[in-house]
This record gives sequence, C-alpha cells and structure tokens, in this order.
Amino acid sequence: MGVVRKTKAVKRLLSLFEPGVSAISAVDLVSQLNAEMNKTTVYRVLDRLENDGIVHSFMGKEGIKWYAKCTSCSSHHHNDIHPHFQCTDCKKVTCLSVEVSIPKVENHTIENATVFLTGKCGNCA
Amino acid sequence: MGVVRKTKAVKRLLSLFEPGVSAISAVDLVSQLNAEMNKTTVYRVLDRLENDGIVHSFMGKEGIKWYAKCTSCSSHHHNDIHPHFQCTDCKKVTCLSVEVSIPKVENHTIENATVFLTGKCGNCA
DNA sequence: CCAATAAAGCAACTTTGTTGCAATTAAAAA
DNA sequence: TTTTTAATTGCAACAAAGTTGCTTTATTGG
Repeated sequence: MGVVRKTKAVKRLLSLFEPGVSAISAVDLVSQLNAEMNKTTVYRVLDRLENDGIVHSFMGKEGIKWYAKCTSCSSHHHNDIHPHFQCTDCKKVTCLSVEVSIPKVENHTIENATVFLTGKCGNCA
Repeated sequence: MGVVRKTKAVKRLLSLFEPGVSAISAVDLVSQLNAEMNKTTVYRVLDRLENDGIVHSFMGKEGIKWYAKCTSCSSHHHNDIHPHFQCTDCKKVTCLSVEVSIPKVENHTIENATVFLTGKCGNCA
C-alpha cells in the first residue's frame, strides 16, 4: 500500500472523487477527462488506485464499472461490504453505509458479497 | 405472459437450462449454439424469455450477463430476489434459494436488490 | 392457400475495455 | 546536479459483448 505515485493524472482523477459521496463510472471518468488524458491512462490509474485500496469498484446493472473512494480499505482487504445504490431517475450511484447480513449457505464457502440496490433517491422520490 | 412462441430456437435454448440449476452466461450460450443459430437470435430469444418471466438475468462480476430459469416469476413481477453465487474455482454460477433481508435505508426507496456472492462451491471446497 | 405478423440470419456497428510498444516523466542513485 | 533506472503515459490497434437495420424465412389466423 501507499505504492501509488501521486502523478498529475492520479491527482486529477482523485480530485473527481472529492465533491460528493457518489460513485463514478469508468465511462464517465473517461469522457470527463477526454481532453486531458488518454482513456488507457484513466483505466490504468483506476487499476492502480484500486489495487492500492484507495478506491473500490463494482459492476453496475448495465455492465459498466463504477468506482468509489474507499473509507476503510487497504490493498490487502476491502473490508466494507456495503451496498451500492443507483437511483432509477437521476442514475446517480452512491455507497450506502449500512450493514448487510450475508446469509450462510450450506455447502458454500462465501468469500465475498456484492449488494446492488436500485430505487429512488431522496432528491427524486 | 405466455406470449413467447415455442419456436425451434426457443426450445433449443430452453433445453440448455434443463439439466441443472446452474445459470448460464449469454456468452456461453452463444458459443454453445454457435453452429446452430446466430448470436443475434440467441440474444433476442433470451430477451423474449426474460420479458415473459421464463428466465431472469443478472450481471456477473466481469460484466457479462447470466441467465437462469425462473421458479416463480411472471412477466409482471420477478418475485424471487435470491442471491446468485459464483464459485471462484469452477466458475459455475447458481441461484441460491435463500432469503436476503434488504436493509431499509433512510431517504431511499429501494425497489430492487441484487446480491452476488462469490466463494467456493461444495465440489471445489 | 394467402395475407399479416413474428422470428431468424447476416453484416456492420457501438461500447467498454485491453494490449503492445514507443516516448515521457518521475524517482533513485551516483 | 547529473545520470541511470523504473514507472507512467500516449497512441493505435485490437477484442469481446452486445445491438441495429434490413432482408429473408417461418408461423399463424382467416
């Protein structure tokens, strides 16, 4: 951990995560940064940030990848198995700080869980 | 419901869901049926089957779509919000018949939940 | 059987993401 | 500080998953 070098690209990308708590899709990041850097760079910086536990990623309903800042993850352990929520109106995706109880299942060793919720957010309801 | 015509393609596709309880990825279906029908047909048949509540779909970790037979869904309501499980060894995906408690979240109206679990299945553990 | 409608095939395209390699840039060593 | 080394970036080409438009082929209802 702490291996990610704070290059211009890294700083710029991280700045986009600052304003709110929303997650951002890779596609959105690529298009926002289109004029400033190559999409390959965006994808590679995201990879590095994720490996280093600075952001985490998850797959959205439409098969595109979303990224959000980790609050308590390291490169060794992404310990917040929190649900992600997408508003069906404004399409915004947020991390929810709620505990999810992962059910025990006979004959299965569960190592990881992803919970993706959809509905209406406060603004749109 | 009951609108899906039982064409050759539909029957063939449905036959692939019979043997087990596993889910099948669209990619896998396309490649299995490669010699028999066009991939466009596969995708369109799956769409129809899903709209009619005969199968349900969900997004896998790698952004590819998986399909499984519904046990109690109709075109109006997919009522089994069951988790899906993928073995990290054999890559097989199955529907789990377990209840998942969806947390209530303040300021959010939750309409749908997807739970995706990964780990080791009985065979691979 | 025949017209109307739905399904299937085909090719071309879109979107999301990846790879190989050369050119830069930044960090470490001297 | 200069040199050396290693990591990062850009670019173009590619790949996989899925979609679209349009034509052809089946189905079905009269």
